[in-house]
Amino acid sequence: MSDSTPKFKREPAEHRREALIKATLSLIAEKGVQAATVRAIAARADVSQGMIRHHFSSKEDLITAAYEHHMDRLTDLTSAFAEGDCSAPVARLAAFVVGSLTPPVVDAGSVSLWAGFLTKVHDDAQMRESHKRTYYNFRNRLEALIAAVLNEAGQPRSAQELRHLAIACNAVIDGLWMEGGVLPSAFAPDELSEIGIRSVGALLGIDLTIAGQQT
Amino acid sequence: MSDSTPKFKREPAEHRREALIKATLSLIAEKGVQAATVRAIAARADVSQGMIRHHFSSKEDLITAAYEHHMDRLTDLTSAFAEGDCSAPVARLAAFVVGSLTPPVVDAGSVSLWAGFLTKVHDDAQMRESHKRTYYNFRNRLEALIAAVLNEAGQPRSAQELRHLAIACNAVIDGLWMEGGVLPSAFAPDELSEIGIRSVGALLGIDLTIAGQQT
DNA sequence: TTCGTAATCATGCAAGTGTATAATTAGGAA
DNA sequence: TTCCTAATTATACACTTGCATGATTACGAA
Repeated sequence: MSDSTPKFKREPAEHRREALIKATLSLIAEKGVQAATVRAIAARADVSQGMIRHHFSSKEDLITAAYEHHMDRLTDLTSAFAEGDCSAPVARLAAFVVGSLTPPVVDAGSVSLWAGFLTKVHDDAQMRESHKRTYYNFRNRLEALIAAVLNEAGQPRSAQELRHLAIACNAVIDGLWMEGGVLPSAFAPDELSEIGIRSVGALLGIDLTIAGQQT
Repeated sequence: MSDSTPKFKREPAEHRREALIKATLSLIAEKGVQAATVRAIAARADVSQGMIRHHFSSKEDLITAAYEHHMDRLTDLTSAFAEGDCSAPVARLAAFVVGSLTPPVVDAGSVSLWAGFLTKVHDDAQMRESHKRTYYNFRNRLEALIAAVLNEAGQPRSAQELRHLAIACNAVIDGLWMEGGVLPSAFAPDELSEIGIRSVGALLGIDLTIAGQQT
């Protein structure tokens, strides 16, 4: 009995982990968290159920890993947006805001994915830690951009004022991002990023509209 | 066999519905959405499981009703906060903002309940309609307050500008509310409402801090 | 008082859940 | 080639889930 077709293929652990995470994310984005069962994930990744427990210590562990992957991808997307632009602080901040408020960052699947994870943040300690990490990561990048803009404008602020500004700007961006993802029909195209640019500018007392429009 | 102690009491349908909704909300607030099982809800409401299917067409129906109850309560709370105060537009807007960013509106359970529902907005039409309703309800109240403040200050705006300001202010408040509920430890007491007052003021170009501090 | 009926309860069921376990098997090392 | 090991699969188990069913029982109407 010469085996013509191998019944399965051995893959590097990293490939398998990645495939399982991708399957989890697409499943949650499409049908919500409750649809991300062990069997459904395994089926979508085209492997057996056992692989989940083999590559992750539990299903919760996989979900957490998927969350981190998703959030890191979001911050990477917006950061790349800001740094690909020119080096003027104002332009970089504007690009950061616009990047956060346009597709593919603003996306129905992304938001529902994020919301699904948010429910677990409440009672899962590991998840809460992960959320805290990504939140501070995003906010700190924003705070650095804000500090650069204000310094260049000759309006340096105290550490506490910077902190407050970063929290506020982060809040506007988050709020706009969320509603844009949940109720896309409620806003005209580019309306969100326009409001975002104008709002962050108003919060800082600096006009960002010129820098924002050139994109 | 004269029955000395009745084994149960007949209640008006409205009482039972309310009790089940309250039980559902408290359960979700404490232990998250996944803990709101038929059995757990019934136990907390001190009735048998059957009551849920008897008073609601399904468990999902109960959850939806609980969501609407919760969101209506939140908007009622903030509105009452604003209207209980004096009639000066600036003070009313400030009170509205502060009310949205302090307990009991800012609350871990509130946010996780809201997030749990957000996931359903994606594919459930009835839920999307419900979300749209509460979102516009809140934003329109905010827009009316903003218009009053700007008119009084002698700075009336166009309808589109008012719309944009309302969207932006709503976004800051939402963003702050959300993070305050999810990561309470990340903010000092009253820090959120302070940032909120200052931010909304900056967005409108009007100082609200005096009106906000008197509360 | 009697009685009907709708509210309430106790129990059971089928489907689905995450996890544990042992049998397979691919693929490199000897 | 042969063999060992770890990746992979297949299967089963204990438990939970929402829902259905039929038996009770409170309580107003007659």
